Amino acid sequence: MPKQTFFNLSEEKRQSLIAAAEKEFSRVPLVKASVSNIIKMAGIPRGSFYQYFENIEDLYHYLVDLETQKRKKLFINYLKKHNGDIISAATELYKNFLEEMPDENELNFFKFAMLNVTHRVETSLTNFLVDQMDRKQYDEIISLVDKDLLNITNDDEIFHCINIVTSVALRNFIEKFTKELSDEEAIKNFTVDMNLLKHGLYKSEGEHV
Amino acid sequence: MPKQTFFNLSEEKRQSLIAAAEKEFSRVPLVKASVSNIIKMAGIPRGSFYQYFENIEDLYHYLVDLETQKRKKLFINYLKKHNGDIISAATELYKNFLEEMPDENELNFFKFAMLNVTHRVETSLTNFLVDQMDRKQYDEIISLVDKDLLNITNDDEIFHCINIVTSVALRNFIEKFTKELSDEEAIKNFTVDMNLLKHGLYKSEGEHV
DNA sequence: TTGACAAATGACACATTGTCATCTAATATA
DNA sequence: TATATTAGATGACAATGTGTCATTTGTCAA
Repeated sequence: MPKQTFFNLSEEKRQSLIAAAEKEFSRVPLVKASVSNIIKMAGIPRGSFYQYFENIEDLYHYLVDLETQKRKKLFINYLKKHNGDIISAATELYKNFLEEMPDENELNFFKFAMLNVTHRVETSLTNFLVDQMDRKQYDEIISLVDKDLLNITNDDEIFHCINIVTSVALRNFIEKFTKELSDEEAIKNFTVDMNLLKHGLYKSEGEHV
Repeated sequence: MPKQTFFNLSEEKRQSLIAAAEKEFSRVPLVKASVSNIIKMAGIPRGSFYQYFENIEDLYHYLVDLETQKRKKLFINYLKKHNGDIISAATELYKNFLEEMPDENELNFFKFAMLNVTHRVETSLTNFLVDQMDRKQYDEIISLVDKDLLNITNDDEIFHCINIVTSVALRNFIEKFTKELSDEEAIKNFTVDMNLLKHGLYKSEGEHV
């Protein structure tokens, strides 16, 4: 997390720093991003940067978290809309993710986050729902999920389901970027995966040949 | 890939370089690893390093690939042993992975690979089966998989199944390290996930309440 | 013996990071 | 008003690292 001094900054200065950082992280993946570039763009002295953040990763993860928050809210909305059907909600979120990307910069930001998934980003993205910090939202989701739909024997397995869906979704998303799939292809692949998850990779006893 | 010069080296020199590199990559994650340390340990001049490798990532991915090859062979063996049952094979591989780690160094090497999954490592690990480069093994796997077991409508979906299993497996593995789970807990979680994948996250029509 | 070429070598230019001593400004206190 | 206190701003700097390149070394064929 950024230090308090960052939040004490004027809205204007803070936004200009964020803008500079987003630009840098859209230019290159985190590993190649440099503090020097960001402060040059933002026009602040080097010392100040370290007054606000531990280091460049601190800033990066702050930005990723901001984005993650947005998606989390969206997902909760979709879960309501689809009456607790997590796969329907995940599918709509995925489509929204793909279609709602107008800004070249923002796209690159996500692209690099995907291509260079460090652990903290990864958990932030795949655990974006199962996050102990946030008990309220956690409980909200539990209450929203339609358990009758799921093939589970206890509440604990709800989280297994959510984790499976999110890790497969993340994988699809990464693949879209690395294989440069069109949105149509990406959604087609995603749908196949989701159906396999829904009905099982294995035939049930009855239909077994 | 390392340059030809690396492969022209004497077995002894090559092994000492690999040993030094493994030590460095077990000490810290790739981002923090330094060429300077490796050459100091291996006792080779700086210029030589760049004679052998493009850069430090080149070396790192070479080592990861070496490890991946080992697992790929193991998986194929397990697939045979379990008569084409991919989930049984994946489960045994996972257990083997967890149990067969005697060396502290090797463990850390994997740990960092997991915690700091850059795209190339990630695809190398999750796509370790579906890898266009290697048509022979690719075909071998197709012929090994018991399609009657799977809930698929065409051959293409075999790869969807494999990808789903591997990405959920990878996720489990990462979680074991980040949450410092015991092997028992890890395997328990893994088994729950695999059962959900097998029989489906959703109840089938028949059993729906 | 010599020429040619692959490989080895390490000094070097350049870039980047995080720190720290010092300065500035704003606010509290007497 | 004068002074003290404290948060924050600043940029020079030491430390470290990277990749390159001109030069040297070694090997092998003619």
